[in-house]
Amino acid sequence: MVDVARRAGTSTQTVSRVLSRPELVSEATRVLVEKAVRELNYIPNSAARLLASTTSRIVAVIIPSLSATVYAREVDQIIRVLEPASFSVMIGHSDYSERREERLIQSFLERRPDGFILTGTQHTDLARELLKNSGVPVVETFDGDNDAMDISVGFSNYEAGRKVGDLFRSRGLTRIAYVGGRIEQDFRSNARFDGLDSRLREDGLAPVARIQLKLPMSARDGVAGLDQVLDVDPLTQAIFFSADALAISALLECNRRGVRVPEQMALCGFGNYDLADATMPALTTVAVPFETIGELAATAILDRINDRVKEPRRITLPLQLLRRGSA
Amino acid sequence: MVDVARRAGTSTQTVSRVLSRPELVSEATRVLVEKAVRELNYIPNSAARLLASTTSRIVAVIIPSLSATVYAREVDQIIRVLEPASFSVMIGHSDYSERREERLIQSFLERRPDGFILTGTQHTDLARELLKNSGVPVVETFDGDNDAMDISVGFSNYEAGRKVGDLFRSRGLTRIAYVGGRIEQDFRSNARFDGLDSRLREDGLAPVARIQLKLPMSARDGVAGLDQVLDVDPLTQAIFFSADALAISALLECNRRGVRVPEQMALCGFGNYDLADATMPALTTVAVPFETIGELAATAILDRINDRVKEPRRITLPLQLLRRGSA
DNA sequence: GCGATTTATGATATCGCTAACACTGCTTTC
DNA sequence: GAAAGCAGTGTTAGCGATATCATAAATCGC
Repeated sequence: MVDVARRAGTSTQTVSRVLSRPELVSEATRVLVEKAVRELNYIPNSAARLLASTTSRIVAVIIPSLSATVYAREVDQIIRVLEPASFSVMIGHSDYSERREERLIQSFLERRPDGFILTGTQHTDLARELLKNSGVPVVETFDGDNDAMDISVGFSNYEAGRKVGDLFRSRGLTRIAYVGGRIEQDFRSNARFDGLDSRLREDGLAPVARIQLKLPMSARDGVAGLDQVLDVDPLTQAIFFSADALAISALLECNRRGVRVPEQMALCGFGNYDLADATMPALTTVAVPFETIGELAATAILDRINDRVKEPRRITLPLQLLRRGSA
Repeated sequence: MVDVARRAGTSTQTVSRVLSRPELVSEATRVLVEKAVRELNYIPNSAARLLASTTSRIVAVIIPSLSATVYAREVDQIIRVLEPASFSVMIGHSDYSERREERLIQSFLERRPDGFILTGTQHTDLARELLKNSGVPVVETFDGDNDAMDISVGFSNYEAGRKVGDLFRSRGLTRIAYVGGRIEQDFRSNARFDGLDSRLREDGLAPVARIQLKLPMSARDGVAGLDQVLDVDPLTQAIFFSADALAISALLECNRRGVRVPEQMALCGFGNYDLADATMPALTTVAVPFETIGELAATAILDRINDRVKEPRRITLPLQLLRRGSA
C-alpha cells in the first residue's frame, strides 16, 4: 500500500479510502490511485484490514455434510447471496455431531467471522456460550420446530410428518412405517417421525416400524430400509422415507420385484429431488425449499450485519406435499 | 494474549509458543498457560497471526457450482482432508465462466490463501498471472488431458469418450449421439465428445447428433436431450450422456414410452451416481473417482505447503467403464 | 468579504500476533 | 574446572492495514 501511495503521490490513508470508501475521495486522486493499483498489481491484505477494522467479511457455515444434496444446494444459494456483497464463505462439516460442531465453531471463531449459519437448533452448551460471548450474528436453519438463539430460517419437520400421515390416512391405510436416520443423530428426521406418529395416534394407530439408518445415507440404503420394514411387518402398506434418494431406490426396487406402487405399497419421500418426478409412478414427496432457506439465511445475516434488523426473527417456510403417483 | 500471559505469569511469546509449538515449552508453564487460556476463554486472532507469520491456513477452492453432485462430493473430501490439518476451506462458484473464476481468484488472493484448488485447466491469462505472481501452490482438477500450471489431479475425459465409443462399437451400433453441456462452457464435456468422435471416426463413422444443453443442467434436461436427439435422427441407436442424472431420467422416460433399453436405445451415463444401479436396466456408466480427486488434490496442496514435494506433478486417475444393462 | 462549514487529505497510533535475537541457568565435555 | 552447548524464557520490532484526529483548501451564507 505504501508503494501504491508513493506511485500515486498520495498517502496510504488516501489509498485505503479509494479502496473501501471511494466516495470520500476526489475524482482526480481516485483515478490516480486506481491507476497505481492496476500498474502495481496491488492486492490488499485482508488480514491487516481485519486487524485494523475488526470486520472480516467472512461468514462461517456449518452443515452436516456437503454430500447430502439438500445442504449442498443450500450452501450454493448462500454463496450466491454473500459473494456479491463481498463476503467469503467458510464451510465446515458437523457430520451430524454436536461435538464436532462445537469444535468447528471454536476454530472458526479464530477467523472472527461476521456471521454464522448453522444447521438445526441443537448445540452443545459450550457452543452456545462461545457464540453468545463472541457477539457474532447467528442464523439457524432447517428447524422451525424449536426455539432458535436469534434468527431462524426453516420449516416444520413435525408438520411434514403430519402432512404425510394425513395423506396415508386419507387413503385408509393403517400399516404405516417410517425410515430415517439414527435417532441420536438426525434430530430433524426425528421431528418428522413425531409428526407422523402423532397423526396416526389421532386415529388410534401407531407406526408399524421405525427403521434407523446410519448416517450418512446412500441411495442403496433405501432398499435396505424397505427390506427391514418388511422384516418387521410384511403386511406394511405405506412407507415414509426421510429422503427422496431412499424412496426412489425403494420405488425402483418395488418395480423390479413386481410390487405394485401404490396399490400394494405406497411410498412417500422427502425433499423433492431432481429425479423424484422421473420415476414411474412419479414419487409423492414433500417439497422442501432448501434453496430458499439458503437465500433467506444469507440475507438475514447481511441484514443483521448491516443493522437493518435488530430483533430476533423466526422465518418458517411453508411445505408442499406433492401428491404424485406413488402414494 | 496479554491477559493470558499476565494470568499465567509469563510473556506473550510463551503463550504464543504454547499455542503453536508447545514442544518448545516446559510442561509446567504449558499447563499454566493452558489453564489461563481456558479460564479466560481466550480465542486467538488468526488475522494477527497471519499478519505476523504470513501463513493463513486457508485453502481456496473454486468449482463451477456446488449444485452439481460431482463437485459437492469433491469439496466434501477436500474439507475432510484439510480440516484435520487445521486449514479452513473457502469456496467460490465459477458458474463455468473463466471471467468469474478470474474475479474470484483476485478476491480470494486478498485473504492470502496457502493454496488454490481449481477446476479444469482453462483460465484467463490474468488469472494465471495473478496466481504465478502470488506464488501460491495451485492444484488443477478434473482435467487430465491438458497441461497444468503446476500440479494436476484428474482423469482423461478424452479417454472416457473413447471407452464409451468402444463399447457402442463392440455392439455394432452405428447411429450414436452425444448429449452434453454448451461447447463454450463445458470444456471437459467437449473432451468426452472428442474422444467419442475420434473413436467413431476410426470406423468411418461420425456422431449422428451432438446436443448442447445450457448449464447448469437438471435431471429433467435428460428427457429434453433425448427428444432433441430423436428430432435430429429418429433412428438413433445409442446416446452417451455427459452426466448420470441426464441418462437416468432419459432411461426412465424410455421405460415410460415403451422404448426398450438397450435393444432399441442403448444409454450410457457418466459419473456413476448413487442411483445409477437402481434403475431397470441398471445404467451403464463411467465411474469417475471424484471423491478420490478431492482427497488427492487436498493432499497434494498439503505436500506442497509443507515442502514435501517440490516438482510439478500430474496425477491421472484411471476410469472404469461399468457395463451394466443399459448398454 | 469574513467567519463558519464542508470537503479532501495527511500524520500518527494502534490492531494482536510472531520472528529473531538475547539472555539465564544448567548440563556436558574433555 | 573452563568452554561449549542447550533448554527455556523474555525483549523488541515489525506484519499491512484503518480509526482518529488534525490540517489545508474550497465553498457557503449573509
